Amino acid sequence: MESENDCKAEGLLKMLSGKWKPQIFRLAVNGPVRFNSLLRQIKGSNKQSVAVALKELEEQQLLEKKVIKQKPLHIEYNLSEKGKLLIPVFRQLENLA
Amino acid sequence: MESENDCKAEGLLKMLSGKWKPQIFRLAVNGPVRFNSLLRQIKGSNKQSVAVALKELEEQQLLEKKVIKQKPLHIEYNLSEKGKLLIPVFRQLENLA
DNA sequence: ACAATTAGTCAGAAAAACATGACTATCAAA
DNA sequence: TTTGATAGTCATGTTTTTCTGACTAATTGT
Repeated sequence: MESENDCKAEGLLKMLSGKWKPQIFRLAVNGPVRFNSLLRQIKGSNKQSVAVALKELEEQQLLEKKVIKQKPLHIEYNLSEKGKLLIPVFRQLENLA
Repeated sequence: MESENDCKAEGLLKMLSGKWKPQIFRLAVNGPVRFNSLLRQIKGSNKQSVAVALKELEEQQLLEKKVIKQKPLHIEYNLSEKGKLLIPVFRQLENLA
């Protein structure tokens, strides 16, 4: 009962705003992503920024962090259910561009 | 032939990112918007930021600036054709939120 | 044993975005 | 004629975002 000129789209837009988030999100659509791998794939990016982006995407619950206790012990980030809901919008954006 | 990891959605996302752009865009969907009117409608906003947002939305060709030479001589900003293409995506975003 | 890879953190600097208050200039209404 | 509305600009300052380089710490490959 407090916001009157609420722009519902705004929140989602903000979640995907930031210099590296769209690219991270797009890569995550095609399967689990990993920290160092992202650093290599996204040219021009840097540790700090990717780390922060991943943390925020996780907080916003678009990505889920998973520690893989298997063979070469590592961490991967997967699109959450909420994240998957954004895929169609993302695709639509891609088709428009 | 130069970008390999291009994220097509990125550009559009960037166009709608910024503190006031989503709200301005949403208001523009419902008809022409005007500078002072936006300042009144969008609480917390300020001249400078709204002016910059309008200028950028215009540069990005999502809005078109029109000088109304009629009766009380003023300026209005309308959604361009390109801007209208974004409406469905925007709505989808709203429905998800 | 030594080097590389993984996945980060931390402090500090630089750059970009946003806000404030003062100011301009035209037009219309009281 | 003075006030209020229109639509801004400009200089400055604050805040937020992003980048850089050094560092940690566990694991894996040579």
